[in-house]
Amino acid sequence: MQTERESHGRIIFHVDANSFFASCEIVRDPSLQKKPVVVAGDPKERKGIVLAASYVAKQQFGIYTTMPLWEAKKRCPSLVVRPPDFALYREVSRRLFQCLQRFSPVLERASIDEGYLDMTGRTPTVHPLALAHHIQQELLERLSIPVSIGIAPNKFLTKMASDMKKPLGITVLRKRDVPRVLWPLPVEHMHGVGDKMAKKLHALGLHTIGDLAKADRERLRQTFGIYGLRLQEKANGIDPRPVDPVAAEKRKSIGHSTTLPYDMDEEQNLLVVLRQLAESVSARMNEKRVVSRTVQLTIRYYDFQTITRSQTGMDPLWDAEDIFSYAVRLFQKHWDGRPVRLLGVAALHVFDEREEGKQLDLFHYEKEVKMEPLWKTVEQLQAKFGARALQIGVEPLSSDRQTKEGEER
DNA sequence: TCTGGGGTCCTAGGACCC
DNA sequence: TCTGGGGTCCTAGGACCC
Repeated sequence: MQTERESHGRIIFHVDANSFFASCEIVRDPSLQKKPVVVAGDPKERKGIVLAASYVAKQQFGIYTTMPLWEAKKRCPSLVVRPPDFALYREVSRRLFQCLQRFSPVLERASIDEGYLDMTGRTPTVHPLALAHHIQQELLERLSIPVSIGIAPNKFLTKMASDMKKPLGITVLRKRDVPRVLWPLPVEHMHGVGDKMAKKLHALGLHTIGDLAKADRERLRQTFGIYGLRLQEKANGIDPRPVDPVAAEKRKSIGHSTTLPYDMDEEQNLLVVLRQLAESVSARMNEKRVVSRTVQLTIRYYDFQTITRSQTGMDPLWDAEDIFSYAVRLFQKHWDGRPVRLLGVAALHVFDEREEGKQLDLFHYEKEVKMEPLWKTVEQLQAKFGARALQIGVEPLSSDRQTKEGEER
Protein backbone atom coordinates (compact mmCIF):
# COMPACT_ATOMS: atom_id res chain seq x y z
CA MET A 1 0.00 0.00 0.00
CA GLN A 2 1.36 3.38 -0.93
CA THR A 3 1.50 5.98 1.77
CA GLU A 4 0.09 9.38 1.14
CA ARG A 5 3.61 10.79 1.17
CA GLU A 6 4.77 8.41 -1.56
CA SER A 7 1.68 9.05 -3.60
CA HIS A 8 2.26 12.77 -3.53
CA GLY A 9 2.62 14.32 -6.90
CA ARG A 10 0.82 11.62 -8.83
CA ILE A 11 -1.17 12.55 -11.90
CA ILE A 12 -4.29 10.42 -12.24
CA PHE A 13 -6.91 10.66 -14.97
CA HIS A 14 -10.44 9.36 -14.51
CA VAL A 15 -12.10 8.76 -17.86
CA ASP A 16 -15.85 8.43 -17.62
CA ALA A 17 -18.07 7.62 -20.59
CA ASN A 18 -21.32 8.99 -19.32
CA SER A 19 -24.58 7.79 -20.85
CA PHE A 20 -22.46 4.94 -22.16
CA PHE A 21 -25.20 2.51 -23.22
CA ALA A 22 -27.06 5.33 -24.95
CA SER A 23 -23.85 6.45 -26.67
CA CYS A 24 -23.33 2.89 -27.92
CA GLU A 25 -26.84 2.87 -29.39
CA ILE A 26 -26.05 6.13 -31.15
CA VAL A 27 -22.85 4.59 -32.52
CA ARG A 28 -24.91 1.77 -33.97
CA ASP A 29 -27.55 4.12 -35.36
CA PRO A 30 -26.13 7.62 -35.94
CA SER A 31 -29.56 8.94 -36.91
CA LEU A 32 -30.28 8.99 -33.16
CA GLN A 33 -27.56 11.59 -32.60
CA LYS A 34 -29.66 14.57 -31.54
CA LYS A 35 -32.67 12.64 -30.31
CA PRO A 36 -33.76 11.82 -26.77
CA VAL A 37 -32.69 8.18 -26.41
CA VAL A 38 -32.90 5.77 -23.52
CA VAL A 39 -31.87 2.17 -23.08
CA ALA A 40 -34.48 0.32 -21.05
CA GLY A 41 -35.82 -3.18 -20.48
CA ASP A 42 -39.26 -4.44 -21.41
CA PRO A 43 -42.03 -3.30 -19.04
CA LYS A 44 -43.94 -6.51 -19.87
CA GLU A 45 -41.11 -8.41 -18.26
CA ARG A 46 -41.10 -5.95 -15.36
CA LYS A 47 -37.78 -4.54 -16.47
CA GLY A 48 -39.02 -1.16 -17.63
CA ILE A 49 -36.48 1.10 -16.01
CA VAL A 50 -34.05 3.48 -17.66
CA LEU A 51 -30.56 1.97 -17.76
CA ALA A 52 -29.03 4.92 -19.59
CA ALA A 53 -30.26 8.19 -21.07
CA SER A 54 -28.64 10.27 -23.80
CA TYR A 55 -27.67 13.85 -23.01
CA VAL A 56 -30.64 15.21 -24.91
CA ALA A 57 -32.92 13.01 -22.81
CA LYS A 58 -31.17 14.10 -19.63
CA GLN A 59 -30.84 17.80 -20.27
CA GLN A 60 -34.02 18.59 -22.15
CA PHE A 61 -36.37 16.19 -20.41
CA GLY A 62 -34.85 15.54 -17.00
CA ILE A 63 -34.69 11.79 -17.56
CA TYR A 64 -32.18 9.87 -15.45
CA THR A 65 -30.93 6.34 -14.90
CA THR A 66 -33.31 4.11 -12.82
CA MET A 67 -36.34 6.25 -13.70
CA PRO A 68 -39.33 4.02 -14.57
CA LEU A 69 -39.82 3.95 -18.33
CA TRP A 70 -43.45 5.08 -18.14
CA GLU A 71 -42.35 8.23 -16.37
CA ALA A 72 -39.61 8.89 -18.92
CA LYS A 73 -42.20 8.54 -21.68
CA LYS A 74 -44.54 10.88 -19.88
CA ARG A 75 -41.80 13.50 -19.77
CA CYS A 76 -40.90 12.92 -23.39
CA PRO A 77 -43.55 11.32 -25.63
CA SER A 78 -41.13 11.23 -28.60
CA LEU A 79 -38.58 9.27 -26.59
CA VAL A 80 -36.58 6.68 -28.53
CA VAL A 81 -36.37 3.48 -26.49
CA ARG A 82 -33.82 0.76 -27.23
CA PRO A 83 -33.58 -2.62 -25.51
CA PRO A 84 -30.22 -3.28 -23.85
CA ASP A 85 -27.60 -5.09 -25.92
CA PHE A 86 -24.82 -5.97 -23.53
CA ALA A 87 -22.76 -7.75 -26.16
CA LEU A 88 -22.50 -4.45 -28.05
CA TYR A 89 -21.63 -2.49 -24.91
CA ARG A 90 -18.92 -4.97 -23.96
CA GLU A 91 -17.41 -4.72 -27.44
CA VAL A 92 -17.39 -0.92 -27.47
CA SER A 93 -15.96 -0.99 -23.95
CA ARG A 94 -13.18 -3.30 -25.11
CA ARG A 95 -12.22 -0.84 -27.84
CA LEU A 96 -12.43 2.06 -25.43
CA PHE A 97 -9.93 0.49 -23.06
CA GLN A 98 -7.72 -0.64 -25.92
CA CYS A 99 -7.52 2.98 -26.94
CA LEU A 100 -6.81 4.21 -23.40
CA GLN A 101 -4.10 1.61 -22.94
CA ARG A 102 -1.94 3.48 -25.44
CA PHE A 103 -1.70 6.48 -23.13
CA SER A 104 -0.56 4.57 -20.05
CA PRO A 105 -0.13 0.89 -19.21
CA VAL A 106 -1.18 1.72 -15.65
CA LEU A 107 -4.85 1.56 -16.54
CA GLU A 108 -7.52 0.26 -14.18
CA ARG A 109 -10.88 -0.71 -15.52
CA ALA A 110 -13.32 0.44 -12.83
CA SER A 111 -16.49 -0.58 -14.69
CA ILE A 112 -17.72 -1.13 -18.22
CA ASP A 113 -17.56 2.59 -18.93
CA GLU A 114 -14.94 4.17 -16.70
CA GLY A 115 -11.28 3.77 -15.92
CA TYR A 116 -8.35 5.28 -14.07
CA LEU A 117 -5.05 6.09 -15.78
CA ASP A 118 -1.90 6.79 -13.80
CA MET A 119 -0.14 9.38 -15.95
CA THR A 120 2.63 10.16 -13.48
CA GLY A 121 5.83 10.79 -15.41
CA ARG A 122 4.05 10.39 -18.73
CA THR A 123 3.47 14.04 -19.50
CA PRO A 124 6.97 15.53 -19.40
CA THR A 125 6.61 17.68 -22.51
CA VAL A 126 2.89 18.27 -22.72
CA HIS A 127 0.52 19.73 -20.16
CA PRO A 128 -1.86 17.14 -18.66
CA LEU A 129 -4.79 19.27 -19.74
CA ALA A 130 -3.66 19.13 -23.36
CA LEU A 131 -3.18 15.38 -23.11
CA ALA A 132 -6.65 14.91 -21.64
CA HIS A 133 -8.05 16.94 -24.51
CA HIS A 134 -6.21 14.73 -26.95
CA ILE A 135 -7.61 11.54 -25.35
CA GLN A 136 -11.08 12.98 -25.42
CA GLN A 137 -10.85 13.90 -29.11
CA GLU A 138 -9.39 10.54 -29.99
CA LEU A 139 -12.25 8.64 -28.34
CA LEU A 140 -14.77 10.91 -29.99
CA GLU A 141 -13.28 10.58 -33.47
CA ARG A 142 -12.40 6.91 -33.41
CA LEU A 143 -15.28 5.49 -31.41
CA SER A 144 -17.85 8.31 -31.33
CA ILE A 145 -17.90 7.92 -27.55
CA PRO A 146 -18.00 11.18 -25.57
CA VAL A 147 -16.15 11.08 -22.26
CA SER A 148 -15.51 13.39 -19.34
CA ILE A 149 -12.05 13.42 -17.81
CA GLY A 150 -10.94 14.33 -14.31
CA ILE A 151 -7.33 15.16 -13.51
CA ALA A 152 -6.13 14.99 -9.90
CA PRO A 153 -3.42 13.56 -7.64
CA ASN A 154 -5.52 10.57 -6.49
CA LYS A 155 -8.43 8.36 -7.45
CA PHE A 156 -11.07 9.95 -5.26
CA LEU A 157 -10.35 13.50 -6.37
CA THR A 158 -10.14 12.53 -10.03
CA LYS A 159 -13.47 10.74 -9.77
CA MET A 160 -15.10 13.79 -8.20
CA ALA A 161 -13.46 15.96 -10.86
CA SER A 162 -14.74 13.97 -13.85
CA ASP A 163 -18.26 14.36 -12.46
CA MET A 164 -18.12 18.14 -12.40
CA LYS A 165 -18.38 18.94 -16.10
CA LYS A 166 -20.43 16.73 -18.39
CA PRO A 167 -20.59 15.91 -21.19
CA LEU A 168 -17.13 16.25 -22.76
CA GLY A 169 -15.75 18.04 -19.71
CA ILE A 170 -12.20 18.16 -18.49
CA THR A 171 -11.69 19.20 -14.88
CA VAL A 172 -8.51 19.64 -12.90
CA LEU A 173 -8.83 19.26 -9.14
CA ARG A 174 -5.72 19.94 -7.07
CA LYS A 175 -5.47 19.12 -3.43
CA ARG A 176 -5.34 22.77 -2.50
CA ASP A 177 -8.68 23.26 -4.28
CA VAL A 178 -10.45 20.86 -1.92
CA PRO A 179 -11.64 23.39 0.73
CA ARG A 180 -12.92 25.83 -1.88
CA VAL A 181 -14.40 23.37 -4.40
CA LEU A 182 -15.37 20.22 -2.50
CA TRP A 183 -16.21 21.31 1.02
CA PRO A 184 -19.30 23.39 0.18
CA LEU A 185 -20.91 20.40 -1.62
CA PRO A 186 -23.61 18.33 0.12
CA VAL A 187 -22.12 15.22 1.64
CA GLU A 188 -24.32 12.96 -0.51
CA HIS A 189 -22.45 14.16 -3.59
CA MET A 190 -19.44 12.27 -2.36
CA HIS A 191 -18.49 9.08 -4.12
CA GLY A 192 -19.08 6.43 -1.46
CA VAL A 193 -21.99 8.12 0.29
CA GLY A 194 -25.37 6.67 -0.61
CA ASP A 195 -28.85 7.19 0.79
CA LYS A 196 -28.40 5.34 4.06
CA MET A 197 -25.03 6.85 4.83
CA ALA A 198 -26.28 10.35 4.00
CA LYS A 199 -29.19 9.99 6.43
CA LYS A 200 -26.87 8.87 9.21
CA LEU A 201 -24.42 11.67 8.49
CA HIS A 202 -27.24 14.22 8.56
CA ALA A 203 -28.35 12.81 11.89
CA LEU A 204 -24.86 13.57 13.19
CA GLY A 205 -25.26 17.13 11.94
CA LEU A 206 -22.88 16.61 9.03
CA HIS A 207 -24.35 18.09 5.86
CA THR A 208 -21.46 19.15 3.66
CA ILE A 209 -18.24 17.45 2.63
CA GLY A 210 -16.50 20.13 4.70
CA ASP A 211 -18.51 19.11 7.79
CA LEU A 212 -17.33 15.53 7.28
CA ALA A 213 -13.74 16.64 6.72
CA LYS A 214 -13.70 18.43 10.05
CA ALA A 215 -15.87 16.02 12.06
CA ASP A 216 -14.73 14.30 15.24
CA ARG A 217 -12.66 11.33 14.18
CA GLU A 218 -13.53 9.08 17.08
CA ARG A 219 -17.25 9.67 16.59
CA LEU A 220 -16.96 8.71 12.93
CA ARG A 221 -15.06 5.57 13.83
CA GLN A 222 -17.70 4.56 16.35
CA THR A 223 -20.58 5.14 13.97
CA PHE A 224 -19.17 3.86 10.68
CA GLY A 225 -16.02 1.91 11.55
CA ILE A 226 -13.10 1.98 9.18
CA TYR A 227 -15.38 3.13 6.38
CA GLY A 228 -16.07 6.38 8.21
CA LEU A 229 -12.38 7.07 8.71
CA ARG A 230 -11.58 6.48 5.05
CA LEU A 231 -14.46 8.70 4.04
CA GLN A 232 -13.10 11.49 6.19
CA GLU A 233 -9.67 11.10 4.63
CA LYS A 234 -11.26 11.43 1.22
CA ALA A 235 -13.19 14.50 2.31
CA ASN A 236 -9.78 15.98 3.09
CA GLY A 237 -8.55 15.08 -0.37
CA ILE A 238 -6.47 12.11 0.79
CA ASP A 239 -6.70 8.77 -1.01
CA PRO A 240 -3.61 6.55 -1.22
CA ARG A 241 -5.17 3.74 -3.28
CA PRO A 242 -2.93 2.94 -6.24
CA VAL A 243 -4.25 2.60 -9.77
CA ASP A 244 -4.25 -1.18 -10.12
CA PRO A 245 -4.05 -2.47 -13.70
CA VAL A 246 -4.75 -6.07 -12.67
CA ALA A 247 -7.69 -5.30 -10.38
CA ALA A 248 -10.15 -6.67 -12.93
CA GLU A 249 -8.27 -9.97 -13.08
CA LYS A 250 -8.69 -10.37 -9.35
CA ARG A 251 -12.38 -10.66 -10.01
CA LYS A 252 -14.04 -12.34 -7.08
CA SER A 253 -17.40 -13.52 -8.33
CA ILE A 254 -19.36 -14.25 -11.47
CA GLY A 255 -23.11 -14.26 -11.24
CA HIS A 256 -26.35 -14.01 -13.15
CA SER A 257 -29.74 -13.00 -11.87
CA THR A 258 -33.07 -12.28 -13.45
CA THR A 259 -36.34 -10.71 -12.46
CA LEU A 260 -39.05 -13.16 -13.47
CA PRO A 261 -41.85 -12.00 -15.77
CA TYR A 262 -44.36 -12.81 -13.02
CA ASP A 263 -44.10 -13.83 -9.38
CA MET A 264 -43.53 -17.56 -9.71
CA ASP A 265 -44.35 -20.23 -7.20
CA GLU A 266 -44.28 -23.36 -9.37
CA GLU A 267 -41.16 -25.22 -8.32
CA GLN A 268 -40.63 -26.78 -11.73
CA ASN A 269 -40.58 -23.42 -13.50
CA LEU A 270 -38.23 -22.00 -10.92
CA LEU A 271 -35.86 -24.92 -11.45
CA VAL A 272 -35.86 -24.26 -15.18
CA VAL A 273 -34.79 -20.69 -14.51
CA LEU A 274 -32.08 -21.91 -12.17
CA ARG A 275 -30.86 -24.26 -14.88
CA GLN A 276 -30.48 -21.42 -17.35
CA LEU A 277 -28.79 -19.16 -14.84
CA ALA A 278 -26.34 -21.95 -14.01
CA GLU A 279 -25.58 -22.32 -17.72
CA SER A 280 -24.91 -18.59 -18.13
CA VAL A 281 -22.60 -18.57 -15.13
CA SER A 282 -20.77 -21.65 -16.36
CA ALA A 283 -20.36 -20.17 -19.84
CA ARG A 284 -18.81 -17.00 -18.45
CA MET A 285 -16.52 -18.99 -16.18
CA ASN A 286 -15.35 -20.94 -19.22
CA GLU A 287 -14.69 -17.72 -21.13
CA LYS A 288 -12.65 -16.31 -18.26
CA ARG A 289 -10.95 -19.63 -17.55
CA VAL A 290 -11.82 -19.54 -13.88
CA VAL A 291 -13.20 -22.07 -11.40
CA SER A 292 -14.82 -21.78 -7.97
CA ARG A 293 -15.73 -23.85 -4.94
CA THR A 294 -18.65 -21.76 -3.69
CA VAL A 295 -22.08 -21.35 -5.25
CA GLN A 296 -24.48 -18.67 -4.05
CA LEU A 297 -28.22 -18.63 -4.60
CA THR A 298 -30.26 -15.43 -4.40
CA ILE A 299 -34.03 -15.50 -3.91
CA ARG A 300 -36.01 -12.27 -3.98
CA TYR A 301 -39.61 -12.82 -2.90
CA TYR A 302 -42.60 -10.95 -4.31
CA ASP A 303 -42.37 -8.50 -1.39
CA PHE A 304 -38.72 -7.70 -2.19
CA GLN A 305 -37.42 -9.59 0.79
CA THR A 306 -34.14 -10.99 -0.48
CA ILE A 307 -32.08 -13.82 0.88
CA THR A 308 -28.74 -15.23 -0.20
CA ARG A 309 -27.58 -18.73 0.65
CA SER A 310 -24.27 -20.26 -0.31
CA GLN A 311 -22.45 -23.54 -0.07
CA THR A 312 -18.78 -24.37 -0.39
CA GLY A 313 -17.56 -27.72 -1.63
CA MET A 314 -14.30 -29.62 -1.69
CA ASP A 315 -13.58 -29.57 -5.41
CA PRO A 316 -13.32 -26.74 -7.91
CA LEU A 317 -16.32 -26.51 -10.17
CA TRP A 318 -17.28 -24.69 -13.34
CA ASP A 319 -19.56 -27.10 -15.11
CA ALA A 320 -23.21 -26.07 -15.61
CA GLU A 321 -24.43 -29.38 -14.17
CA ASP A 322 -22.41 -28.94 -11.00
CA ILE A 323 -23.41 -25.33 -10.50
CA PHE A 324 -27.01 -26.26 -11.17
CA SER A 325 -27.04 -29.11 -8.67
CA TYR A 326 -25.59 -26.83 -5.96
CA ALA A 327 -28.19 -24.21 -6.79
CA VAL A 328 -31.02 -26.75 -6.70
CA ARG A 329 -29.86 -28.11 -3.36
CA LEU A 330 -29.75 -24.61 -1.88
CA PHE A 331 -33.09 -23.76 -3.40
CA GLN A 332 -34.86 -26.84 -2.10
CA LYS A 333 -33.38 -26.33 1.34
CA HIS A 334 -34.20 -22.63 1.73
CA TRP A 335 -37.17 -21.67 -0.46
CA ASP A 336 -40.19 -21.18 1.79
CA GLY A 337 -42.75 -21.66 -0.97
CA ARG A 338 -43.79 -18.01 -1.35
CA PRO A 339 -43.89 -16.43 -4.82
CA VAL A 340 -40.49 -15.48 -6.18
CA ARG A 341 -39.70 -12.26 -8.02
CA LEU A 342 -36.01 -12.79 -8.80
CA LEU A 343 -33.56 -15.65 -8.88
CA GLY A 344 -29.78 -15.40 -9.01
CA VAL A 345 -26.89 -17.84 -9.17
CA ALA A 346 -23.27 -16.85 -8.61
CA ALA A 347 -19.87 -18.48 -8.30
CA LEU A 348 -17.98 -16.79 -5.46
CA HIS A 349 -14.23 -16.48 -4.88
CA VAL A 350 -13.39 -17.59 -8.37
CA PHE A 351 -9.77 -18.29 -9.21
CA ASP A 352 -7.71 -19.06 -12.28
CA GLU A 353 -8.15 -22.65 -13.39
CA ARG A 354 -4.39 -22.94 -13.89
CA GLU A 355 -3.92 -22.60 -10.14
CA GLU A 356 -5.46 -26.03 -9.93
CA GLY A 357 -2.94 -27.56 -12.32
CA LYS A 358 -3.67 -30.56 -14.41
CA GLN A 359 -5.60 -32.34 -11.72
CA LEU A 360 -8.57 -30.34 -12.82
CA ASP A 361 -9.22 -32.51 -15.84
CA LEU A 362 -9.20 -35.57 -13.67
CA PHE A 363 -11.69 -34.00 -11.28
CA HIS A 364 -13.83 -33.11 -14.20
CA TYR A 365 -13.70 -36.56 -15.68
CA GLU A 366 -14.52 -38.34 -12.44
CA LYS A 367 -17.37 -36.06 -11.73
CA GLU A 368 -18.87 -36.42 -15.17
CA VAL A 369 -18.90 -40.16 -14.78
CA LYS A 370 -20.46 -40.04 -11.34
CA MET A 371 -22.99 -37.29 -12.03
CA GLU A 372 -26.58 -38.28 -12.03
CA PRO A 373 -28.12 -37.79 -15.42
CA LEU A 374 -29.71 -34.36 -15.61
CA TRP A 375 -31.75 -32.77 -18.35
CA LYS A 376 -29.23 -31.32 -20.77
CA THR A 377 -30.96 -29.22 -23.33
CA VAL A 378 -33.72 -26.70 -23.63
CA GLU A 379 -35.67 -29.28 -25.63
CA GLN A 380 -35.42 -31.80 -22.83
CA LEU A 381 -36.42 -29.17 -20.34
CA GLN A 382 -39.40 -28.35 -22.44
CA ALA A 383 -40.33 -31.99 -22.74
CA LYS A 384 -40.06 -32.35 -19.00
CA PHE A 385 -41.76 -29.17 -17.92
CA GLY A 386 -43.92 -28.17 -20.87
CA ALA A 387 -43.94 -25.14 -23.13
CA ARG A 388 -44.20 -22.73 -20.25
CA ALA A 389 -40.59 -23.52 -19.39
CA LEU A 390 -39.46 -21.21 -22.14
CA GLN A 391 -41.77 -18.31 -21.46
CA ILE A 392 -39.37 -16.78 -19.05
CA GLY A 393 -37.08 -13.84 -19.22
CA VAL A 394 -33.82 -15.75 -19.50
CA GLU A 395 -32.15 -16.24 -22.81
CA PRO A 396 -31.60 -19.96 -23.25
CA LEU A 397 -28.03 -20.86 -24.11
CA SER A 398 -27.63 -23.09 -27.12
CA SER A 399 -26.62 -26.55 -26.00
CA ASP A 400 -24.17 -26.81 -28.94
CA ARG A 401 -22.10 -23.96 -27.64
CA GLN A 402 -22.02 -25.45 -24.18
CA THR A 403 -20.64 -28.72 -25.48
CA LYS A 404 -18.02 -27.00 -27.58
CA GLU A 405 -16.79 -24.92 -24.70
CA GLY A 406 -16.63 -27.95 -22.53
CA GLU A 407 -14.51 -29.82 -25.09
CA GLU A 408 -12.03 -27.01 -25.45
CA ARG A 409 -10.79 -27.57 -21.96
C1' DT B 1 -47.33 1.96 -12.92
C1' DC B 2 -43.31 0.83 -7.89
C1' DT B 3 -38.35 -0.81 -7.51
C1' DG B 4 -32.50 -4.07 -13.39
C1' DG B 5 -28.35 -6.61 -13.27
C1' DG B 6 -23.57 -6.60 -12.81
C1' DG B 7 -20.41 -6.27 -9.17
C1' DT B 8 -17.10 -4.90 -4.61
C1' DC B 9 -16.15 -4.32 0.17
C1' DC B 10 -17.14 -4.67 5.08
C1' DT B 11 -19.09 -6.70 9.35
C1' DA B 12 -20.24 -10.17 12.46
C1' DG B 13 -21.00 -14.64 14.49
C1' DG B 14 -19.89 -19.51 14.89
C1' DA B 15 -16.85 -23.56 14.21
C1' DC B 16 -12.51 -25.07 14.63
C1' DC B 17 -7.54 -25.16 15.56
C1' DC B 18 -3.29 -24.32 18.22
C1' DT C 1 -13.72 -27.63 38.65
C1' DC C 2 -14.10 -22.80 35.28
C1' DT C 3 -13.15 -21.01 30.75
C1' DG C 4 -7.23 -17.14 27.10
C1' DG C 5 -6.11 -15.30 22.76
C1' DG C 6 -5.14 -15.40 17.99
C1' DG C 7 -6.07 -16.98 13.48
C1' DT C 8 -8.76 -18.97 9.50
C1' DC C 9 -12.76 -20.42 7.12
C1' DC C 10 -17.62 -20.32 6.22
C1' DT C 11 -22.01 -18.06 6.03
C1' DA C 12 -25.40 -14.16 5.75
C1' DG C 13 -26.48 -9.59 5.18
C1' DG C 14 -26.02 -4.70 4.14
C1' DA C 15 -24.21 -0.53 1.82
C1' DC C 16 -22.56 1.23 -2.23
C1' DC C 17 -21.45 1.92 -7.27
C1' DC C 18 -22.38 2.03 -12.42
